[in-house]
Amino acid sequence: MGRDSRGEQKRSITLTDVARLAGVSVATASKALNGRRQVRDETRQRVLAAAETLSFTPNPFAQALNMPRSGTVGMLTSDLEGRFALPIMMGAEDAFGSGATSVLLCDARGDAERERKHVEALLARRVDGLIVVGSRTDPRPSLGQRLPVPVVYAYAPSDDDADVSFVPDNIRGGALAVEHLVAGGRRRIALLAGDADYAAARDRVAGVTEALQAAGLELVGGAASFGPWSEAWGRRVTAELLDSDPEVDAVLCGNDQVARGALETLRERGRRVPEDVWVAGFDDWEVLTTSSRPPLTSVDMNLEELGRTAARHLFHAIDGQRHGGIVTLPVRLVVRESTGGAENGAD
Amino acid sequence: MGRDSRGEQKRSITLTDVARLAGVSVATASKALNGRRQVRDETRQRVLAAAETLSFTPNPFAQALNMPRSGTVGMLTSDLEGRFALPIMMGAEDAFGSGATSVLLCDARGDAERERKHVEALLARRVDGLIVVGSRTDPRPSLGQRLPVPVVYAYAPSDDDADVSFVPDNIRGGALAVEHLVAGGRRRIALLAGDADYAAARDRVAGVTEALQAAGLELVGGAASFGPWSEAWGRRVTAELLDSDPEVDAVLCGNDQVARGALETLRERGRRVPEDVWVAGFDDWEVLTTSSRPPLTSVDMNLEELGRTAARHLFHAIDGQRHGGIVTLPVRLVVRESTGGAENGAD
DNA sequence: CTGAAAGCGCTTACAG
DNA sequence: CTGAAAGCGCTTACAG
Repeated sequence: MGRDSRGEQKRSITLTDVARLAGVSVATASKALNGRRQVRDETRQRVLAAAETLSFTPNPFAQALNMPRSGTVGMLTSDLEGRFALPIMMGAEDAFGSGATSVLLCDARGDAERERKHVEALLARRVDGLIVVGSRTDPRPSLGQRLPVPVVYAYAPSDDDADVSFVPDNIRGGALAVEHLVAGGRRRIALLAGDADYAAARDRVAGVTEALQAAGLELVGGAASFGPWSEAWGRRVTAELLDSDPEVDAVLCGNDQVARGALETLRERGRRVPEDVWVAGFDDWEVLTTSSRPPLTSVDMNLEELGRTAARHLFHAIDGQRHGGIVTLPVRLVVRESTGGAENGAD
Repeated sequence: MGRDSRGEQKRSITLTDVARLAGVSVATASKALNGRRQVRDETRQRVLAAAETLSFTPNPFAQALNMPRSGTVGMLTSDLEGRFALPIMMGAEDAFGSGATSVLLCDARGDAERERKHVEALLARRVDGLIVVGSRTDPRPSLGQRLPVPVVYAYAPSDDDADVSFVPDNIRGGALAVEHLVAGGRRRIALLAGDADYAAARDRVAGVTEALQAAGLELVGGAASFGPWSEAWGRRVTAELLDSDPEVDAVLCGNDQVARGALETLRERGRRVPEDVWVAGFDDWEVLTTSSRPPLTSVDMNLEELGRTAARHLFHAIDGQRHGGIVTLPVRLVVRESTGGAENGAD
């Protein structure tokens, strides 16, 4: 009964074993185990007991051969390195993880050809759906509408309206930050927006602008500054800002790295944060926000929840409901000392 | 844009379809496709062509039902948040990814019970092997020897010698750093080791101590300092160090966050880096090392390669070879300006 | 309620 | 070299 003796594989327990022990046919055993109602209760108990004592685990391949679902979804990421993909993956994994669905992980390394291959491989494995996780909020090429399974896009939206995408609400994030600054009495607000090539940067600027107008204010210098997402740029542009607009009383930065740079320069120039100037960033990257002097207020993108939402949507799409479009998900402001501290309660 | 109405494929292409088109039996088709040698070459070509035109993809479940391998491995991580797990996963995914093996991802969130459940679920899915990725180099509980598939541990080693574990060589890392400092003429070296509760911290101290002895030197202050892995601690303990040992000419830090703190305090105290004092860290976390003033020399743990190695080992273990023990993998020093810059060529 | 039988799509001895 | 047949482990009409 054994296989090749090299592997010394113990034959695993099959439904036949369970049926034999319970004294029923495999058909009945199957029904009992799957909760079909055409089984006498006493019989079902007997089968369940038998399965229990034998530690029976149904062979998923045999099951899949008879059922429409494989119980796996593919997660396609373009950059595992990127820190944005991670929390999203956590959320998605979390939403599936505990259930009967498993996540097949693929990293395309930002290479389109590699991505194509991975999609093919995932489909060959008969995944029930695909979740595509990107590293920036700019639209990415759609996988197309001809795939045999539903697809959702997380963080990086598809460029095709027919697809469903989930992205953080960067516009609202910009507005949230401004409202907080204004509520704290700030009137001369500068915006160090980051890299204009990123939709995230532009969206945040849009939200900031809106909220400022609503408050009857204008940006210091008349417009946002754009530059690399780095501490170095944050330091440099903040120095320029202090020269050109020494009266500035708040510096809002496009991400936490820029904000770290701003904090450093302000400190070196003798400006006290938050007494003289308030500073805030975006992304709420803890390693940066909690250790700065002072700790940094930041807009958190709620990425884990975004991943969870995307996964849940995929679930429903698998069950037949589909609709397209980009869904923006709420973000939240995390207030720390750089804008007066948590007791200053915003939002 | 004409719509192709033939795309209504309910039933997917099976081997039977291929066989029919090629005018052979499914048995022959199977052999041809699988490279069995008992097939006439002309026949094989015909089958391959048929498969090609039909875009045939073998059903993996049917295949798995007949073969000893499922073609999937489980990756069990205790914390997707942790930045160490990520590059390791990338490496592992990379080693498998392109091949016929897929990675099933599970995150146990550091919860033992959850981990147990995930292992069970992965085994139920008939994974061919398990790769357990931890977030610190301290030993973790073994999954035990009773699992039906091979297991390898990455970063966090198993506490059971019978298991195979891959960890970065922190001892050698400590030595590497010291050798570099000494080669640069440093004689009064301080060690801000980080959290003594971590094996990584203690191992690095051990390597540092060894290398110092070899050079006939001693640590400034006679011993390493221990504290939290934070910039704040790095700042504080560096201030103390400058008070107690103003002659210090190198500060080696247990990780990059501590090193960032050290750099800041040195700068504020008017010490020039690297002219007066050299500074180096561990982990080579780019967001921290490349944007500091000056950019920070750091020992890189080569985590992606570690993940790749672990995955490859699992491959071989699946093929039957097994042996236990903890394997330490090489790390490397990345020299930046904080120790004189790359041209100062160390290692 | 229960079970014999067909079948999911593929592979592999085993005869031709 | 090729194919008929058995079988992998399970599910589901379909008869009892």
